[in-house]
Amino acid sequence: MKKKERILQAATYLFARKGYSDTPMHELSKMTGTAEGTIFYHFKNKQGIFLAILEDLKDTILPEFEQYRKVESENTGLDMVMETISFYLYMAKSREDLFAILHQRHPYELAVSNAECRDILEAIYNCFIDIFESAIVAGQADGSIHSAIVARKSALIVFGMVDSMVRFRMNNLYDVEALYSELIESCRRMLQSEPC
Amino acid sequence: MKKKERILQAATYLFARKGYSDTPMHELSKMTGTAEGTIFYHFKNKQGIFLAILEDLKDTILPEFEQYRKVESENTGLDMVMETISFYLYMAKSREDLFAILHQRHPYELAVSNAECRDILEAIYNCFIDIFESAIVAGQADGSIHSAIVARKSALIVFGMVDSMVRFRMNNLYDVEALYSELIESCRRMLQSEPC
DNA sequence: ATCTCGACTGAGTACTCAGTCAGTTTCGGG
DNA sequence: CCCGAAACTGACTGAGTACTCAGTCGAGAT
Repeated sequence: MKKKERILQAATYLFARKGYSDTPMHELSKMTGTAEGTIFYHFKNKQGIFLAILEDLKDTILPEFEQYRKVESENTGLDMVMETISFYLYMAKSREDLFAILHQRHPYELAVSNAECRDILEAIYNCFIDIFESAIVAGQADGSIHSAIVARKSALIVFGMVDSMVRFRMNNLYDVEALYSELIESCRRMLQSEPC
Repeated sequence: MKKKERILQAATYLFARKGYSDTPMHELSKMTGTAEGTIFYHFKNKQGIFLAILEDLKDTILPEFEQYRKVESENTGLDMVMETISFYLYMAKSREDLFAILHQRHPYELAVSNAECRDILEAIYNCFIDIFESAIVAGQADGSIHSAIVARKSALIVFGMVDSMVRFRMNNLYDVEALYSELIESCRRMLQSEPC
């Protein structure tokens, strides 16, 4: 089962950098040192490789997020949101390829016709949003976060805010590191309960 | 000059929906009712069409944003930011195809090697960010926006926040309309000056 | 020693693609 | 009406594409 893993790893690398359609199979075989036939011995077709990557993505990233979630923080809900932002940005950097794939059109297009793909994407996004949401709910309970906001919706907005930083970095648009502290402070002002 | 325009329009439609690599020329010719040769009579190659779309995008969207900017608002800077968010979301909806192209990997990849592409993207993003920035600066001057924030950085964050809503809609992830009022309020809390 | 079987190979297949080109049509000015 | 140029055509090319398949290989079971 060595070559199968190598193929999956190389495919993740290439799909992330060049996109699905712009990655020919022969490049995949060249990179892994396997014959093209071997790839089709392990996977039904090119799309099968992509689905395997998504499954792998779900099976490696989600447990890490769940693990993170279990580490009970003694901080306020507000601070938990900030920590989650840091953790998300950290993960997006260390698992660069996987997040790059999530920022391409291909998975979402595939999701329209492929239920498995749709389910995986849903699981991934739910995991992301749920963590932010539960931190916000905790914050509303402990008084650190404004009570008037709708937790789920604000979770989506915070997630979008952070994820757009990932997009900025991916497309070489802006220096995200330089924005980090402003991002954290913006988010804090956005969520914190009225100071008066 | 009728067919050239038709080709450009169809290419914008197809590139936005299927992506650059997944749009074959014969589909472009079928859609416009022109021979494939005609396309290459008007454009040097496929990439030439893409660059023409980007130029067109710059020449149609930026003037609309500049026009919007000139309409002097009598509101506070903070309200101007909110209006700009609405305007951006409105534009992203009415010019769906053009914004879809900006949310694909292709232009950014091309920008690495093609200076013209790089310049166009820079002009577009600068325009977006500048509008937010000047509204924030105005808000800091009139006291409606917190004085401690860095206008440019916050402009980037607000832009990222709004643009991520566009991404949500494009990828069928979440219902952006339902998030609108929460987005506006979040942004207001994020920017407004201390109530005390 | 022989058989079995899963992993692997790479030349081959049928097809698609961007781009070309020799030729035809359209059109405006003389 | 004619002429030249511009616009347009679609059959064609050759490079590439995903995928196939007949067959090799080596390790373990009989």
